[in-house]
Amino acid sequence: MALHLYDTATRDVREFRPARGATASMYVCGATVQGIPHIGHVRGALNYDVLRRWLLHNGLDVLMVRNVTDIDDKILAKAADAGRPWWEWAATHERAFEDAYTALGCLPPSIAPRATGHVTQMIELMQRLIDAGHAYAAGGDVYFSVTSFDDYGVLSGQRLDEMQQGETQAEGKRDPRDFTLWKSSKPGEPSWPTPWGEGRPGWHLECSAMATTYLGPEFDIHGGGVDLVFPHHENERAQSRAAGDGFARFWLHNAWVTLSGEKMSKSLGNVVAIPEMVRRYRAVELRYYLIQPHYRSTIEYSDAALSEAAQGYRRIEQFLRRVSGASGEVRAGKVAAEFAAALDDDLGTPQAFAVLHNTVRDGNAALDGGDAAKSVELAETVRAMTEVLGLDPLSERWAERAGTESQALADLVDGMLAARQRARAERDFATADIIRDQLTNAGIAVEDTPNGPLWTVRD
RNA sequence: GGCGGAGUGGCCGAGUGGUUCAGGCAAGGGCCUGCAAAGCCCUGUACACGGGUUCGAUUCCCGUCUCCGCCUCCA
Repeated sequence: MALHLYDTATRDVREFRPARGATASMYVCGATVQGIPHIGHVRGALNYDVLRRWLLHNGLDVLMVRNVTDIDDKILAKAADAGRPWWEWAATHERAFEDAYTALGCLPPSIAPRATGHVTQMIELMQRLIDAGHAYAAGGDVYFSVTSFDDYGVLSGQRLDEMQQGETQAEGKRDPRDFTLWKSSKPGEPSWPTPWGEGRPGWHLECSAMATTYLGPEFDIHGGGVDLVFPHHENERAQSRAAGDGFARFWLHNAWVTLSGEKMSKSLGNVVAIPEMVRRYRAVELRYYLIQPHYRSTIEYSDAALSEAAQGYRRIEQFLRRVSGASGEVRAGKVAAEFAAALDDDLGTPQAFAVLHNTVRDGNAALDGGDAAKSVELAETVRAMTEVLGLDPLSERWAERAGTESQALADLVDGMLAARQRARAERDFATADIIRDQLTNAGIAVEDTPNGPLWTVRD
């Protein structure tokens, strides 16, 4: 089965075929860099990272654009409150997002364009829309005329006549539901020159301009959080298609991370910030937790659920360690067919994880049964699958080989374990247990295996 | 008011018109172990509520209740 994806615009699951042969193009709505990233922000990025890895795994070249909205009302307001330049405020938080994505193992995008760097392209797009009669300038602002575009509302399933009041009323608007492409600047605000006056970008315009700049007038996938369906994506789609571009062929939307049943947002104060999470948990375990549920299902965040997920991850990690401890290096093999089928079915990560765990169980059983060859084969499959999910415990990214970081620690522990083995051989279990307790107290877990003791650093 | 999502076993979280089960975590029993740990095996008999369709529904239809999101900035 080939990859099938759910498209918000058509509300069905369709086969995905890249428009341009072996290259898939993705545009993902990144952050408005006004604050510190929380796990909700990162969840979406992780979902699209898994999709990207799956496309790569299937031999496609993937062009991925993840934008940075570095100018908007909130950035200006917050920077002003903090008494800092708006551009510094934006740059600071852009780095915080970048760090969060990296910490959780997201592959870097092909490019992360900033809105402020693409004003030229925005002006061009506005001009095309005005020329085509879909937009108009009024008092330095530029608006998109929603009634001029028949398809308006198709993406979000809204009917124009049922829509409640649109953006804030402005005098120049011909219809209250028209949305702003460009807003004139007030004195003291940052601004850029345009044929219609000094001003700054409206929110929606940048994505259309940047997506088509880098990916062309038509591209494969446009992703973002469900809250962006309306108005953001509806408006993007309207302005681009009205301008004559094909724009996104598939619209993907990831669900929320909620806390106590509510959407996570700064105004509610129920935010779980990434920098703190990464201090408290292993990033790979947080990643595991966030990508296991289906991307269109809401995750109700809880510490308990995260801890459970961490246990699940450690089971996989442990298996790979057991096999490499017994048989040496484990390479990445081929993913299981059922795993591929699961991901091909609209990125069915829950089923994919089930396959992963079943493979781990079989591999453990093979190991227990003395079938080393089979255990290695299954471990190689496990590695391949975890690699697609960005969770490979043996990858350079996530491997926690204390020995490579500290030869001194490794020598010390190995020495103690050798002493313990001698004590055990002499059936001096009291001494053996004292040594093990010492290690345990130092945060080092010891496991005896037929091939000798294995140790790992906990926490 | 309009549009959309969700209610599954102790917990997380999939899925399907029908005897065989998602998967994980936790629990109990067993095997293994000097003891542990890890691992393996076994156990739990779930699908919000009320109707209907059906030989048979958790899965389809209708209704009810509850929760959540979007319609204003938002991942």
